[in-house]
Amino acid sequence: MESMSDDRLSLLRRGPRFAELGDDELAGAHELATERSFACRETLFREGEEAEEFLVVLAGRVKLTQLGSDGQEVIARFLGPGDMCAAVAIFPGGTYPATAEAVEETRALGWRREPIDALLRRYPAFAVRAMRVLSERVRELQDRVRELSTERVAQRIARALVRLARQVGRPVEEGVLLDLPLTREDLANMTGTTLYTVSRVLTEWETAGIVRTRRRRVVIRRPHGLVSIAEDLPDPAPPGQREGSTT
Amino acid sequence: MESMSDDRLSLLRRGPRFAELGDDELAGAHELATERSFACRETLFREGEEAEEFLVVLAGRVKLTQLGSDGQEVIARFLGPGDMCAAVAIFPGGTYPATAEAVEETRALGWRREPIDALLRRYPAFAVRAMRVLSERVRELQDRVRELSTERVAQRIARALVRLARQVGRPVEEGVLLDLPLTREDLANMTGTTLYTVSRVLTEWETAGIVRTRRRRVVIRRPHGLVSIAEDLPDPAPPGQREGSTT
DNA sequence: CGTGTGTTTGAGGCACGTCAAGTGTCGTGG
DNA sequence: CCACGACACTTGACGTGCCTCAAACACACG
Repeated sequence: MESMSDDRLSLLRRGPRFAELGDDELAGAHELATERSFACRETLFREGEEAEEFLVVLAGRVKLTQLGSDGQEVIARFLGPGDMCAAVAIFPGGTYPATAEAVEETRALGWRREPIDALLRRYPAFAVRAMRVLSERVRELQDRVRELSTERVAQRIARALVRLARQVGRPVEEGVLLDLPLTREDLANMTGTTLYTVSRVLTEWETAGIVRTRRRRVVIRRPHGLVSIAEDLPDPAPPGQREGSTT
Repeated sequence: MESMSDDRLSLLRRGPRFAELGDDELAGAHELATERSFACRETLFREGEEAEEFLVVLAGRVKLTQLGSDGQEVIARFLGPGDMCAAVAIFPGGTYPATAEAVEETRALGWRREPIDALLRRYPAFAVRAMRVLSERVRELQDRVRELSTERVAQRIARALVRLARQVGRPVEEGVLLDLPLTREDLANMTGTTLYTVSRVLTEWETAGIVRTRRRRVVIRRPHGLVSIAEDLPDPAPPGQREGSTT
């Protein structure tokens, strides 16, 4: 019991989200939570259901999706250890705005409405921290809206990859591995395009040496190349490649 | 001085944002604020500047915009009385995520970081209320992302109009007037398209009797028609129109 | 009464979606 | 351990929704 507590506490602390909370806040918080486990492909909750629990991921990865009017799925974002979701559960009558599905074996901490409400009112720092996280999310979403409104598909895919690299990138010798199972369709659903277009763009980048892909895996070999595409800059000469056909 | 206080207090209370706060919270809050006035077309703050004040609009309308990479503007949303913005000002080092420009004569209340921080920690209800507003904004933005990802231009324009009707719609005899100056370009910047396409769509709807437009003004004559387009439903027969060519 | 800002309309092109086939790869059960 | 089936991915051909550019019009304001 004790060791499990410590385990969860340190996991919570390791995540970026709760680093600023004091020990007592954290202990108070985690005491009121219940831990849940989910198998790969299991859904944590569904869009539209009444929101019961506010969740913080301890381990694993979760895909948050919404359903488009004609049935296609739109990926809101991926969650990893330390990420929170379902903030609406704090308010009575709220419904989950998205569906959450584990894409790996996943563990999470859940708080029901009353405890989390008590927590927020008892530890203002907790609420302020949550506000900060929400503000960041608002900013991210506004960025995404801007991108979808003004940028071409290739730029958006590049941005999605860069974002994923920051979030779940793991350095490997070849470059940066995106450490989650990621299909072309996932990428399409993140950027508002189709899996066909994503496929074409990725093979193009593959021949340019920018990425290396295998089934459900992406390795970014030249991050800067992606950034250039995202920012619509002239292509920086990749190391060891000959150029000379611009005219 | 007293009457001015009362004036602002009641204005604050009238807005949907602060209705849940108690009297002392509200009084405490408004005491720490400073009032500002802005002429039409004056900018309250610019994207990227260091965020100095958290703002609540008392009267008038404000356009929140972001700049796309190649200079075109994307409209995040419009603010009316009771709406808040620049929540980032609460956190040290934050920068405004958008540019705010008054599109009418506007008055607003502003709080600097220290007072608002004190307020949040002193009145947890204030923070919880702010969280709720932020959660709603997150939901709205996710909806917009979904729309931009999956829907055609006409649907998105219809949705934008429906949304505006809810927010700033004023019943007039002809239908519902959108009570703010709104150009085709504004609508384009709200929906990720061009003013040309918006113009074409609107003239089509005008001949169908769904809207009536004048320069910078839009009146929605058949709200249900717009909703049908937004939801991609079969066109409901408008009152007094003949049909019979479906096969 | 002009000048600017908002708006309409047309012609043309392209980026991307759509549909159709096909290849490779993983996991599973015999 | 192999064979099958499902899933992930590729590639081509084709269509089209919307952007782009150019021109002219109309209303509002000084």
